[in-house]
Amino acid sequence: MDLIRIHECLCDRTRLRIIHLLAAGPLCVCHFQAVLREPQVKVSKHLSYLRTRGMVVAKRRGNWMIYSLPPRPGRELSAHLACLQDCAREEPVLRRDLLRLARLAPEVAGAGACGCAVTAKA
Amino acid sequence: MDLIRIHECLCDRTRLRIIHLLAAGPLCVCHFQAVLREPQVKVSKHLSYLRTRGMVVAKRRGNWMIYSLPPRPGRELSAHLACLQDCAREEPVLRRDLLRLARLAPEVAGAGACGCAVTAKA
DNA sequence: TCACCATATACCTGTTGCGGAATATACTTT
DNA sequence: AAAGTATATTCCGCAACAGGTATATGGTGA
Repeated sequence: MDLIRIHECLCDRTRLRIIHLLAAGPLCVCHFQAVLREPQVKVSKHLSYLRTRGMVVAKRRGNWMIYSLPPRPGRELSAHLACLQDCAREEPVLRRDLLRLARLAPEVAGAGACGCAVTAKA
Repeated sequence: MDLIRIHECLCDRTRLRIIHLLAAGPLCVCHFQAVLREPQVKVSKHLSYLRTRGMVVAKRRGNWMIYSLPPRPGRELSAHLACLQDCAREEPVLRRDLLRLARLAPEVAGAGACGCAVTAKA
């Protein structure tokens, strides 16, 4: 049952935040670090966990790895992502993450470009 | 975040099947055993797991323990239960469980009454 | 009271997962 | 080639969990 794999991916706080952020668009590891305020190892390992289970895809762009949700997620995954979006409105941590993400673009623009979507906006 | 607790409860195969069955109505442990075809310890321990996390409630009726979903589940839980219902249509294991549940009532009626909803139907 | 039934808990074992420290890899720039 | 940057992996210890065996608990009926 694929459902179990989905829930395994979402049953950790860091991974839940990662997936939620990805629903807003692709992101590179350094921006996950900045928004989540978690060390690089932790972020990278959870991304690896998600990747091996097909919950995210990654592509390299220079030094950076850009992570995204699967381009064509299956029915079950889509349903759960929608459910997450629905519930996220009332989760302070997730809302705060989105705020931090929005405030990230200007900072990053000053600091020098990494390859991902946030930088592209600036 | 309560979301995590929900996903923790759903990330195990046996627990997922239990929750799915409960969406069809209250059930006692012996019927879980019959439908899931899993040993009593296993069923009982997963029910205990779910109970301590508020995913199910239990009441005693004679020798039997009747488990149900919470009478007034929170918004997040409701959303995820609905999502599960949606996905369950395409999960053979879950569909099979429902079939077994439906076929259970007659058997049980012959075997002698336990206190739960299945028996009541017979 | 005693036997009996349904269910729960304690104990043990193997596995998985999380987090951190250190190190390795991949790519870029000089 | 060498140094630097971003990311991944390895190794470790620890806690949680899943499954099983054996036993305990709570309730019923003789």
